[in-house]
Amino acid sequence: MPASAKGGRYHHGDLRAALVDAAIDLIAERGVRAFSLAEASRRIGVSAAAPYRHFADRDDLLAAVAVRSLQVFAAMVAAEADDAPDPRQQLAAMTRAYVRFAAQQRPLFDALYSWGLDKSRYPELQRAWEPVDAFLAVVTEICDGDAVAADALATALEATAHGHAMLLLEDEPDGSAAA
Amino acid sequence: MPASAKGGRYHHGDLRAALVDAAIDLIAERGVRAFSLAEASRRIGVSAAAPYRHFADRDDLLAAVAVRSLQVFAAMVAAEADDAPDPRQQLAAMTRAYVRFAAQQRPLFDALYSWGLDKSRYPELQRAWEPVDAFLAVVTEICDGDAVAADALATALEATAHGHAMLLLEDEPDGSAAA
DNA sequence: ACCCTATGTTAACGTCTATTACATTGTAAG
DNA sequence: CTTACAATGTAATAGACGTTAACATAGGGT
Repeated sequence: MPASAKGGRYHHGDLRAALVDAAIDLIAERGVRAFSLAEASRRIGVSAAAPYRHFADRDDLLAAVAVRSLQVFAAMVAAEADDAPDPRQQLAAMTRAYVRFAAQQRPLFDALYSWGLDKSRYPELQRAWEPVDAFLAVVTEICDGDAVAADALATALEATAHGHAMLLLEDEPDGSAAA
Repeated sequence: MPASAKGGRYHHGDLRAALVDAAIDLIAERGVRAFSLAEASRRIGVSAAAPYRHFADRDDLLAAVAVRSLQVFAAMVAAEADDAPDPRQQLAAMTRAYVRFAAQQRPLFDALYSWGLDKSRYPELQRAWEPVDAFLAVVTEICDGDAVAADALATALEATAHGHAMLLLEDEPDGSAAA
């Protein structure tokens, strides 16, 4: 009978989304390393076994967080790129967005690169990358047909943006920037 | 009386180094996420409490692995840079070494960037970075006095190298390349 | 009204980190 | 040589976590 003392509803309503939210909060506060399914459940007010109705295991929840991250990321890139008049400036805007995302949404950024998730095991995650990759189509436009040059430019760009982002974050303990 | 059945020596001799070795092996095999002090101890043949005579906690051992990684890294950079005749080619050689280290010694490379260790809490780790940073002094030589330009170039270089390394490793599950 | 499925709960197991009290060894001073 | 001490290892234990299994409840469709 004691559901959780409070509102007391036996069913949560949307536990899956609540878990992803709680995970992001916890990770932002204390880093991924300290994150536990148990504490997320506790904070929401459900039992430790409840998450397993929605996620296969702990990593599966982290993958869901990564998917959420990619949505935010894609939105930031889109917002920044929409104002740019020509492809070159679009590319510059997207690069800015990349670094800004890393700085402003660090826990989400870490979700994409620092958790070592086996992407091949999470089709959702793989699909979530597509809209981001699509933005790089701008590169081929700039290189106007030369596929080799386009690939080289895309690689160099992403490498530079990513490298700068990492340098920017380096030395910051872990749970620093949020919201 | 049963020390560990085998050679039966109660004292190991150099447990600290053995633990670091075992940690590197285990991490190479199954990734950091799967690494545990308990299994490392088991593999060496000591009790689970033994590591605590040499390391404050799990992270402390991981920091020791990171220090070891930096030594290997510095050696690779030095080996590659020594053949270069002038500062510009030295810089190019160092950049190559950076990416090569990431590719050939992935678990060690991850130790430096993907474990989220709080560097400020590990003075040894901080000191271990110094020889690596020292190589970047070449940059100031190239820029010949212009401190601002030197800083900009160094940042751009490291960013590019690091970014390329990350791109190279991306999508590889985790326990792939070893020794 | 009734059953079925989705979603939670409790209880349990095994593993992990970490601490505490105790055992063993090497070593150095008397 | 022996005796005391510091270093190093063990066993036992506590508490957290991940995960599973068996059971409970809510809500929707027939």
